[in-house]
Amino acid sequence: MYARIVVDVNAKRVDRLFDYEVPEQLKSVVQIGMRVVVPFGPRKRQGYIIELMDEAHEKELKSILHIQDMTPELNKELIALSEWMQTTHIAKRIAVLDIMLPRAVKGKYHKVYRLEEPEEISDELYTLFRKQQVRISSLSADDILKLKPYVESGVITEDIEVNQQQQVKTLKAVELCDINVEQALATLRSDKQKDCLLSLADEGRLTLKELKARDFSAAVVSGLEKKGLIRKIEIEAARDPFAHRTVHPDAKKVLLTEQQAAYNRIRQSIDDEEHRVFLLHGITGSGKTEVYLQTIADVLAQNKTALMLVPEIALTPQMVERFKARFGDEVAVMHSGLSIGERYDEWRKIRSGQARVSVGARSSVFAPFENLGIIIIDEEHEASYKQEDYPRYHARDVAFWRGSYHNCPVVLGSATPSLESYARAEKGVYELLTIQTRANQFPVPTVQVVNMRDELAAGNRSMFSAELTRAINDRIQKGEQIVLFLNRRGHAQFLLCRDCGHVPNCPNCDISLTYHKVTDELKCHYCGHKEYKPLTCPNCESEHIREMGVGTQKVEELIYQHFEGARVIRMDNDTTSRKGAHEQLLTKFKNQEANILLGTQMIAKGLDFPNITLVGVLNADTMLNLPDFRSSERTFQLLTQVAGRAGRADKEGHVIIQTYNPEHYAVQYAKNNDYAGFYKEEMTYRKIGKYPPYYYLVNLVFSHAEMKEVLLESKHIHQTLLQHLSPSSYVLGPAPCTIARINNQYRFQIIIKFKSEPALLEALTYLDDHYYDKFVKNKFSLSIDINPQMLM
DNA sequence: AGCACGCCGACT
DNA sequence: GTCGGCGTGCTC
Repeated sequence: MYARIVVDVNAKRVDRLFDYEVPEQLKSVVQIGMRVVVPFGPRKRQGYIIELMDEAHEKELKSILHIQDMTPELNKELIALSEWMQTTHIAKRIAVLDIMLPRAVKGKYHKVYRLEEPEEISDELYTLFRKQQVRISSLSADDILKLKPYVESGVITEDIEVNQQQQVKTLKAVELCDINVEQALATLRSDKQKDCLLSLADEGRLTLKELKARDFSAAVVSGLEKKGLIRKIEIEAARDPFAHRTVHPDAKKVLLTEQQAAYNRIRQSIDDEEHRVFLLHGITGSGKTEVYLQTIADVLAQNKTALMLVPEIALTPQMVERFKARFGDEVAVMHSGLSIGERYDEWRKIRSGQARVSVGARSSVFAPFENLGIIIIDEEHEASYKQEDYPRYHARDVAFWRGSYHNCPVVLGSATPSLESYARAEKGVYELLTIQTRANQFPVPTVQVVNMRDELAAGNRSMFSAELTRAINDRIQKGEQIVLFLNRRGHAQFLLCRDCGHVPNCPNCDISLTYHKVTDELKCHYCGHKEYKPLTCPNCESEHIREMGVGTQKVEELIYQHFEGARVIRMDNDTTSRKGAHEQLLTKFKNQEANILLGTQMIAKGLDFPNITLVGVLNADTMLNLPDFRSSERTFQLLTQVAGRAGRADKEGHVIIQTYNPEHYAVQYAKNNDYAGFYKEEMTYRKIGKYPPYYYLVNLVFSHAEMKEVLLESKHIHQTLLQHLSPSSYVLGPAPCTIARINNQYRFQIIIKFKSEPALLEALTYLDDHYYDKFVKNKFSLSIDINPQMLM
């Protein structure tokens, strides 16, 4: 018996299967998908069992040393999926397997088995658990076989070995000693101490943080402690990120006509066990989520499982709560905020069948479900479904593959579908389901476009038009809430000399440096270069060197200057990077602790607060002017989405969009909430420009420290592509990239445009293989992006 | 990717 | 002589 194994070495040269003998004692335990340790050349390496062969191998083989898992981490489906991704994404097999699995099962983490109920097992097995837990590498195959049933029944639990100090977080708290509260109160003279004691008597124990929040200072606490009435303790922080909230069960809602029609079609596909793709086009507030929830409920009733994808930023606690409320413990949640251990917990819940629904961001498309009944991708147009670094996969493509494997429907939902998806729906490749009525019956907000050129002409040089200023003041006065949107974080974009026009650039990259006020530094976001802000222009020594382009930080200052009574919560990458910060800020806003929410992209989704009556887009042009063929589409989507934040409750919503391009079609169609109109017009431009969905794209980027070298080599590759591809495809370039140099590497790109190109994968694979050695030797790098999200 | 092997130069 | 530079080639 031998095994075919992918070895965990991230190199093109060993990106293939290696055969190893399965030693006699492991024959009964090895399974496809298990991780094993094998001798590889002069050293030992981890590997994945891809196939098991019963017959003997023609050659003498090395043997597997030991196994790493008691149950396989990968199932047959994921193995087949990784093979498909390897060929279609020009990626190494091991790199694909790596992104599919949670980090806990990679490299430096060891699995351990802990004995939970010692009385349940025999003395012989008991001796294995020296320190209550045991690493799998120290177990013989025989032991593993004997222990396995106990793992399945829960007498022994599987976990990953972690540094205890790091993993178990403790909070400092206090609790009452065993005392008679009334007697104690009588001895106290300070009212603060009495109040504090009463609070503790009510709630049992409180953390120091909570006490501080209730205005009990450390002096009060230590006073009580000295009197021996309370004592300090340490409590373990919750591992379940949602453990502290009480979830109220959520009953299913009655569907309106259009929702019902959409539901019926999807339900049919579930019942037929037929892989179909649906595009659910429903305006904001049309109740798409309720359709998802009810189809998922049906899938569960048929004893199948459901996979739900949402963009990371939409994965808010409110969203998760809604799923938990409907499906309870059957829901696994996967997002970037989880620790390695938490993520592994969720993954195992799915693998063991304990959770039959998952809600998660991009990478959760690999959730190890058996028997999938439906896959849903909400906000399917979101760019975050495409992984922007290697291996560059799109969750939508993976979802289609899995849907076809499981014979189940894939539902793409959006208020503003991507042009690619809508075009496919029009062609009949996907089935289009439309919801045009708002389920909540809220009125559609009024949208007003303000021409900032007119403002400038009228002498208003500020960030706020007269109209927006009036509206903000009005809402502040009425005690209503405002959301302001700005697509740029930080303080200022760059420095500009008013006298000579000089802009300080990064010495290593062809990009202007960004100004950070906190440190008073200029930074490069691409290579990390930092320098102090110059006092005079480095070029002409003029003192008129100014900050240009305003970020959220700066706007926050401006708001306080301009508006009396403004209380701002700022949400951007800088204020939400801490775990849980996102949620905290939203809760604060919900509790009316502020009247203005100022933020970037991330506030465009999932906010659903009744008191928001005004939404302002400070500058709609920042994304409109990006040099990318999708910039109009992005602008339209974002404006539509931002506008949807207003007017959700009984109060009328108002949206003000400030722009220097008021006549731009993306702005106009967004204003009129006219998806069909936008689609039609944008499609004509895509057709003329030979862009998706009329053509497919591949973006090849080359880089090297010498410009000559890149140019020469990329010309060579251009020739190779012309030879391999059919004459109907276009091979454009090589041309310098938008950012022509990053970290002192010159960058050139070649763009392939094609409608149908049978030789594409073959040609790209050839490039990847054939040029590989040359690239390694010459320090050349080549990146291949199939169906890129951006061409920059 | 690593790691060994091997073939040349400059040292105690 | 032999220590160590890194070009070349292999990993079941």
